[in-house]
Amino acid sequence: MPKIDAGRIWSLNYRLLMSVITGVAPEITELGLETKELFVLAEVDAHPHPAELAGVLSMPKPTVTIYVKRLEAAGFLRREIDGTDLRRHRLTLTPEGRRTMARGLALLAKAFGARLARLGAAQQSELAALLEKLN
Amino acid sequence: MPKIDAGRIWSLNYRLLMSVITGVAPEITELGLETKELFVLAEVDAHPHPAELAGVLSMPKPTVTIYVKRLEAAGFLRREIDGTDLRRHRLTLTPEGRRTMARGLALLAKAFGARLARLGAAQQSELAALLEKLN
DNA sequence: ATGCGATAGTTTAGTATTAAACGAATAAAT
DNA sequence: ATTTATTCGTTTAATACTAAACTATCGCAT
Repeated sequence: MPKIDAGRIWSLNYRLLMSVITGVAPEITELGLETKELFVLAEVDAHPHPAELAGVLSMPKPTVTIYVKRLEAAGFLRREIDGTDLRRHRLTLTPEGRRTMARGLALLAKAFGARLARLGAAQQSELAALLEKLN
Repeated sequence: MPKIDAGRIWSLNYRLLMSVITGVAPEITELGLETKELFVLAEVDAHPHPAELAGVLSMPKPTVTIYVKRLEAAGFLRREIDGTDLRRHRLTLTPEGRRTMARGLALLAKAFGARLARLGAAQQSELAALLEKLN
């Protein structure tokens, strides 16, 4: 079994992601949302309740509250009380929210894709499969 | 050739890193520093000047100023003016700073290693190689 | 050698984020 | 049915972070 330095892998990965996100941030801002708001938007379909979003995105609940309010004010999502549990709010993307989300993710994919291009197609598949397992 | 979705790879990766960092944050805090301060500490050897640190870590210069001041106050690093360029500050880890950094990185490596354990040894090497190429 | 643009690090002032505590609703146990 | 514990989303109060502007120094061109 080869000696893998988990700390090193982590650090490489962290710097990679941060430099990508820093690079696209200005373009994403032009869409009318912040990068972290985009992350929220991107998870609404899979996790329509704020508490779930907080868990999945590793962010505190008050932070989600704020982002959701801003996204609602911007017309990107709607908020309604869940009939089956009056504590919960069910979130749904508006058509414009969906469109903006797609644009934002495309910008991200483009920027990250530029890095990914250093790998061959087979290697990209391999990476995707490995990360899939780790999640 | 499969169609690779760069946005999806990015998102998987981002969530993985965030959940790992959120998980170890409490333990790192017990060492007397915050996670981002640990990142700074970990790069001081390779990048002894604040401006370089800001670039490598994708954080604004004022943020580095604050972290460096805190790390200095905590006794983890020393700051001296660079004789060859009076604008620059050369940073050096104190023995305690080095020890604390090692402990913090070990915590991180352990937490990430727990995820990595889902992969076989060969796959871990493969992941390391792929990320290495991306940096 | 002097001016001028660029760079290093900091300060200031404002925004972003979060921890702690809250009210409302649910769930579980009796 | 009532108590007790838990969860949901929010508010409040405080801290963390950053953009813009500043000082000091450098480097290069004239």
